[in-house]
Amino acid sequence: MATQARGSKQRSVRGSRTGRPIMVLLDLLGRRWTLRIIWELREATLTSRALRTACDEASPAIVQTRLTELREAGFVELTGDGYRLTAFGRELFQTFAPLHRFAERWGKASYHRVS
Amino acid sequence: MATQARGSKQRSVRGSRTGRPIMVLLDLLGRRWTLRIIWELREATLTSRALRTACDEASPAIVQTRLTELREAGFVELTGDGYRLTAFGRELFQTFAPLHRFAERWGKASYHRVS
DNA sequence: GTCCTCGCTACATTTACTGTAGCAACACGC
DNA sequence: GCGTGTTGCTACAGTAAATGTAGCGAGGAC
Repeated sequence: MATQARGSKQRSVRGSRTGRPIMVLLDLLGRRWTLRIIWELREATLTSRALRTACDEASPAIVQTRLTELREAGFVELTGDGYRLTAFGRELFQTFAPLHRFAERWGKASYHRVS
Repeated sequence: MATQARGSKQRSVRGSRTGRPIMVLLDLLGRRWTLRIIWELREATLTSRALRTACDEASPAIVQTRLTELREAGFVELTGDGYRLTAFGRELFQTFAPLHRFAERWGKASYHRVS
């Protein structure tokens, strides 16, 4: 037990007591690794381990937690080949895909003395 | 001291040891309240307290931390009237603005038994 | 002066995440 | 059958981040 354990409990999500979808979504996406996972799955089906590797060797516990959340939300599904985005998930990715080009411009223009 | 205090230290950001702008950005946005704050500032200048209220009375400590990060990243600025998005910040918001309509559809279609 | 709001901080408690280890289940041969 | 390697997934101690409450100094109104 655990696959479902985390699911049914506190589904009212953190910063979104209103229940408005946009708030629920912003909250969901504002969790560590969520955006990154969607990003890494953008055009590949990855096994859980490949996904971990893609995500800078993130802890399996958290990757698993995020995957469960994303599956419950209907953005990700597990197939025989590994995890991949659902139609909804791909659509979600599309909505922030322009972020990539923005990030490039931002990285050049602004800040970034990273360390 | 403090306004800058948190700044210079561990600027190498969590899930982004690569330094690629997109990763840095995904990591920055993947922190609690970051997306929400940008969202709430999307078309209003808010004082720190108004912002807190808008964000479900989030803790001032974390709002302040996020604001500092967002200011360092060049997405938010503090004016006489309060906090507001910079040109860069507005641009960033634009890139995920479609999220709103997506969220509505998602909220209807998928999951959401929130409790 | 008092009163109120501003941006911002301190600190103890709670929650989330990390890192390492390891599970059962299934497939490879052999 | 055996061991070896993969899969998805879990346990748990340690650490880092977020919450909630309180309160600071500075400025404006009265």
